[in-house]
Amino acid sequence: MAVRKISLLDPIACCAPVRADVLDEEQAVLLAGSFAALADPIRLRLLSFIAASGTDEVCACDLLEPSGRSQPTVSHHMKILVDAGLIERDKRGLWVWYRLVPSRLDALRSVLG
Amino acid sequence: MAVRKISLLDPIACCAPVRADVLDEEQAVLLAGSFAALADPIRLRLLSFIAASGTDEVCACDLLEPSGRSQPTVSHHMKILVDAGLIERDKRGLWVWYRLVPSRLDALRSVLG
DNA sequence: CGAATAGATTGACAGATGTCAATGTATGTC
DNA sequence: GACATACATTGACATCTGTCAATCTATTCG
Repeated sequence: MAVRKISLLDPIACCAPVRADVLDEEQAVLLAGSFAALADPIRLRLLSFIAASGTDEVCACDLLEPSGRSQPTVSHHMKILVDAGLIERDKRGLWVWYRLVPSRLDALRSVLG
Repeated sequence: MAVRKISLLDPIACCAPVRADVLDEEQAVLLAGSFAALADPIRLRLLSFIAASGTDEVCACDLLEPSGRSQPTVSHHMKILVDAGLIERDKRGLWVWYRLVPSRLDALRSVLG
């Protein structure tokens, strides 16, 4: 019997809806990590800023002012969102561009179903 | 223009989907609080244990063993879930019974849409 | 090359969080 | 009333998290 491969890059695809089955310890840890990425007001606002921008990508340089935090702090939060798989990072030249990963939000959403 | 009333007892109903509009600070704080309740493996497992129990209510006394934590720790986590509105608490006699609040999970889910 | 710029990393610190032993409180039983 | 039981609260502790100033790294442009 093949052991289900669970990648840190794919933390959500592992889990059936929370309401259907009792989560095992490993699933719970992965899911909790994903929700933790959403458990900060700054990160939620960064996320929704990108989502609502109307453009596919947003430059890191445009995230400082609306977030009201220092450059290192924003960088820190963006890293957490990227590590959680909710956002993709693309460096081109001096600039860094961020893009939503809609499938991840969908996946998390379905876990809540 | 009427100011939108946002109750701490109703932390989720406030917010349009994260992807549609930029969250304002207050909405972001409320939402982050709700996700924080889900950002712990023990709490996720407690939640899914109740959801998957097949019964409407689960006695607090039945949560100790599957969670593997001490009684005060479980009590602490359940309080966080209740405060977040995800679970309802009902004390009858010596026992405490917990019930899911499905509409809350649905609401959080829709915020992710 | 050297200077300038965008962003990441480091280090330090305060405050939040998870944990349990000990204790408190409410309810039921004798 | 005295005792037992189920759960909550308190206090203490270690760990995690958000924050920023200072610094580092990578890239571009003269």
